[in-house]
Amino acid sequence: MTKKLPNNELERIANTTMADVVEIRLREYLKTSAFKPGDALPKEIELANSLGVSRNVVREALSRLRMLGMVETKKKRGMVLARPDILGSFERVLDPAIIDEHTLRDLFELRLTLEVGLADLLYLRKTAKDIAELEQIAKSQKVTGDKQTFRIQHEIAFHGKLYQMTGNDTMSRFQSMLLPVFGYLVTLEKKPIIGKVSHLDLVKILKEGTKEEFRQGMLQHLEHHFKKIQ
Amino acid sequence: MTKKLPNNELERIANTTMADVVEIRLREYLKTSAFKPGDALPKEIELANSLGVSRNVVREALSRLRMLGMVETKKKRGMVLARPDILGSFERVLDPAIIDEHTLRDLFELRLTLEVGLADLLYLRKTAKDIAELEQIAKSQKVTGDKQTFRIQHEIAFHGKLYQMTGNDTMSRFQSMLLPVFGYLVTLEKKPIIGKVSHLDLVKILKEGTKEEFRQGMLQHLEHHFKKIQ
DNA sequence: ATAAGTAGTTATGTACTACATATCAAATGT
DNA sequence: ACATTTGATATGTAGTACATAACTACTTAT
Repeated sequence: MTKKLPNNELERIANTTMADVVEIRLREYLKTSAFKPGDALPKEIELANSLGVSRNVVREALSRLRMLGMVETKKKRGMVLARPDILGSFERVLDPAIIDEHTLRDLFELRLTLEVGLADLLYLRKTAKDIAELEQIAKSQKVTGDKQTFRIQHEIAFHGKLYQMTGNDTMSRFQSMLLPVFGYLVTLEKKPIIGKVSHLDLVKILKEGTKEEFRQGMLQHLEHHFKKIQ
Repeated sequence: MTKKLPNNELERIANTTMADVVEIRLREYLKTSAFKPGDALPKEIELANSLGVSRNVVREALSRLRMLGMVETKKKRGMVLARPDILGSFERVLDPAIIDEHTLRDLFELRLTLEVGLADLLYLRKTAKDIAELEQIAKSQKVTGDKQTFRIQHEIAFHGKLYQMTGNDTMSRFQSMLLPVFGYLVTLEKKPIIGKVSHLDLVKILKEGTKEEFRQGMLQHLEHHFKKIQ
C-alpha cells in the first residue's frame, strides 16, 4: 500500500518542531505588538492555549528567548519584555574549534578591516591619559621579551586598549570576543613576525601625527597579515 | 515546623534556574570533550540522569543549543554536534525597536569604521564585472530621483554591493543584518544629506584611482555622519 | 489607626508519565 | 541476494502534579 507521500518536496525543511514555530510566532508577536521593555506578557498557560500546544512546548520556546535576553521571568510576576544583549548570543557560539576555516578567515579579515578603520574614532576620542596607558603597554613588550604566550598576551593588551580608546563599548566587546579566534590562528604561526611599524611607533604617531599617518602606520603594522589573505 | 534553610548563602542574587545551569554544563561539556561536528552525543535521558535533573530541564537547555545551531537532533539518531551559524544568533536579537540608544550609536560607528577600512579588501578582490554592476546601481539613483524610500533602497543597494565585492560572506551578511538598524536611524533624518563625494565618484575612483584615494573618498562621502557622532 | 505578621493566591520552575513519530536494524520471505 | 516487514529506540508532544517565590489581603497586637 503506497502512501500518498505527504510532502514530496525532496523531504525538505520539515525538521521544524512545534517549539521552532512557537519561537518564531512569539518573536513576531513581540515585534509587532509594540511592547516596550518592562511590559508584562501573557502567562505560559494562556500562550499554550492560545497557540494550541502544550505548556511544555511554550516553555522550550520561552527558554530560548530567555537565553537571548528578550524576556525575563519571575515567579509570580510573570514575563516581561527585556532588552537583549546583542553580543551575548554571539559570544556563546564563538568557539574557534567548531567554526569552519572559511568563516575563521572571514572573521580575521573583519578584524583587519576594523583596525584600519579605527583611526577616525581614535582621533575623535583619544585622551592624553589613554595614550599614556597605551604607551606603557607598548613598552612592556621590551621587558617580557620573546616567549610566545607573552607575545600573544601583549598583542591582545595593545590592540584591546586601542579599541577601548574609541569609547565604543560594543566594538570593544566585539573585538575581545574575537580574541580566542585570533589566538587560535596565531598559534598556528611558527615564529613571530615583526612588522615594519611597531606598537611604539603607533603610539608615537598617536601623540604627534595625523589620522592619515596613523592609518598608514597601522596598515604597515598589519602588512604581513594582509599578505596572507591574498 | 521550621525547615532547615537549605541554602543560607544570602539566597543568591542570581535567578539561575536548572535549565541555565544545564545549558552551561552542556556547553562546557561540548567544548572540553573535543567533539567534532557530526559526533553523536548522549541521549536526553542519560544526560538527565547524569545531571540529576528531569528530562524536561535537559530539553529546555538543549532547545537553546539547538536554536544556536550547536547541536542537531533527529528522531532516532540522537543528537550530533553541529556547526553553529555564528551570525544567526546575532540576527535574532537585532531589532532596532528594543536596542537602546547607546548601542544603536555604537553599531552605527561600527559600520562607519568598517566602511572606511573596506578599501584594502576591495582593491584586493574587485573585478571589472563587479565594478560594472556597482556603476549600474550608482547610476540608477539619478533615474529614481527624490523619494525617501527610494533613496534608502539605493543606499542599501550600493553599500551592500561594496561589501559583497570584498568576497567576505560573513562581513557582507553582518552588514545586511545591520541594515534595519540604520534604516531606522536614517528615517529620523528630516531631509537627505548629500555628501561631497557621490556614489558615482566612488565608482570612478575604484576604476581609476588608488586605495588611498578611495579611502579618502569614502571618508568624505560619509562626512556628515562622522560629524554627527562627535 | 498604624504596623507587623500571617495566610491565601498565583505564575513560574521542576518532575514524572504516557504516547506519537520517525528512523535504524534485524528478521523474514521471495 | 534483494525487498518487505517488524521491532526497538530516541526524540517530540501532551498532560498532570507539586514546589517555590512573590504578590494580596486579612488579621492581630500595640
